[in-house]
Amino acid sequence: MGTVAKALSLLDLFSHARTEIGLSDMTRLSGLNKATVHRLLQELQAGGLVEQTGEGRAYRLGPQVLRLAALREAAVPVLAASREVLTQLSRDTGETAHMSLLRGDSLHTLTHAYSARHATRVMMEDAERLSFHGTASGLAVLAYADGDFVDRVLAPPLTRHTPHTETDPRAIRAMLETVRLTGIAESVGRFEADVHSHAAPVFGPDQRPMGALAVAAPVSRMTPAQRGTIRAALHRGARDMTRRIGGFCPPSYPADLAA
Amino acid sequence: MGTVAKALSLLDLFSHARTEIGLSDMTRLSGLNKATVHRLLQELQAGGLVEQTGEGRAYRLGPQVLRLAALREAAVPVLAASREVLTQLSRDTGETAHMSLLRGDSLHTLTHAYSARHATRVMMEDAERLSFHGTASGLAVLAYADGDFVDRVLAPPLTRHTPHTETDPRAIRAMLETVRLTGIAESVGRFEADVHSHAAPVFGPDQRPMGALAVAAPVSRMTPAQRGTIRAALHRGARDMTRRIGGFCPPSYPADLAA
DNA sequence: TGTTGGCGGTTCATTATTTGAACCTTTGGT
DNA sequence: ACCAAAGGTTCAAATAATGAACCGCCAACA
Repeated sequence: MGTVAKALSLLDLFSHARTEIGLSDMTRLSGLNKATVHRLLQELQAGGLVEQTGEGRAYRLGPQVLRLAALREAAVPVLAASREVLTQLSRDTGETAHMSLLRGDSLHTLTHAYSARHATRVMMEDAERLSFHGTASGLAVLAYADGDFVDRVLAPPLTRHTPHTETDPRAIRAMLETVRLTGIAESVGRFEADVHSHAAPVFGPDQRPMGALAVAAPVSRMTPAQRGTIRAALHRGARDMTRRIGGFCPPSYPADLAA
Repeated sequence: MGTVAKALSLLDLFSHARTEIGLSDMTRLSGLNKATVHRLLQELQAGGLVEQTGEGRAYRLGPQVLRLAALREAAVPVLAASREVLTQLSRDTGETAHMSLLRGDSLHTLTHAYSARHATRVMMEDAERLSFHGTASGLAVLAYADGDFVDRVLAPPLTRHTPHTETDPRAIRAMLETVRLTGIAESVGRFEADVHSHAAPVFGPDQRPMGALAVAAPVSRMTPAQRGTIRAALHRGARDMTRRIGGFCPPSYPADLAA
């Protein structure tokens, strides 16, 4: 592992649960030497990627990441496009809609939109990591990913998020076949109990999946009619999203929604 | 310069004017060896901070920066706070409002809001670098920064952005005195011709300036009444912003607007 | 109040990684 | 068919990263 990779791996230790990390904690979490971690943090701090909090001396992500994000957005306006598509999608379905993005071998939520129609709704956080085998978004991506990739992420052991999580790779591969028939993946309570999710893949310029658009509803609200509404809106939304970011659906992706 | 610093310096080569950079260009721009640049880019790519475009093989900022930005926002919600304050500010003044953030020794725009009141307005880009001596935002920050910092950024030669740009450090220091009297900095056509800007500093938890809130209007629309409106709204907005991010104004900062 | 343990941070000889001139291959223009 | 410049690779030489031990500080605790 190169020095830069080590430094970047420190950034991955931050999460919603841990927005600030002290030197010793970071040493433990990273498995690196304390002196090394300290030097890396100094360099990251000089680059503005992390900063130290005023009171304690803990480290957190720095202002430079906002600048970089704005520039990324100028190069590839995924976030702006997502926001518009999601707003429409949540309005059309009356449920929470979210967009997730593939980065290397993991899938993370990018942004989300709530609908005001119901008092109860599925709540979301941005930048949350999603499991491939447990979420509709994950399955939607896997269904159109290369074999190598699927092999890697379906390598046991697979986490059992809820009692309904399927963890047998063979059973999951079978689901992917079903997903490919309609272009939409479905998951009922396999990641979070009481959540019924639908997801459709979004493709990049290389015709490979780069993320997924999804709608998450409480299981109690899912009726056949609502299911139809969601699937239709999702299919439209995903194609729109793919188009907006300059991507192309692969030939194998269903052109229209055959229920 | 450490390896990590070199890698991060590559990220700084991206801008709105250059959202994608090829290997050779990056080698030239960075002054590093081509093999070095290539290896650093590979490591940055593995970390998701950059990615290669599908068609050409040029590099651009990667999806990971969006994830990091979301986490930074979870730790310190400056962006969300800015958006709200800016919306209010642009509404109150009928002009373009923007927020800029200090990062190391440079000041960059973070985000902005337009007003719908007038057909003509000052246009903005996010993540743009601002000059300290030429912009109202820069002066607002300098007026409350430490002496060392001021010495560093006012070291000649200072760029002359327009024919009206003041480039004499002594004259600029005199302006800072004036800024400290009211807490608001003003710049007429010193960075962009025909733009009349006002700015007020925003302070962090350590009572030191961490950025500035500003209003930019076409010079043609600036009347004494409008100037009063802007200064009052700006003063309110900046204090609000400081409060929202958990910061504190230093004792020397004027408590109310004494025109 | 003396002791202990954890914290952030530093040192410096050892070691492993980075570096860069030269090279190869591909691409696009003429 | 040729050339120039692009992206990428190689490997001995040079340099930077590493980590065990260390420091001073603070809070908890006996």
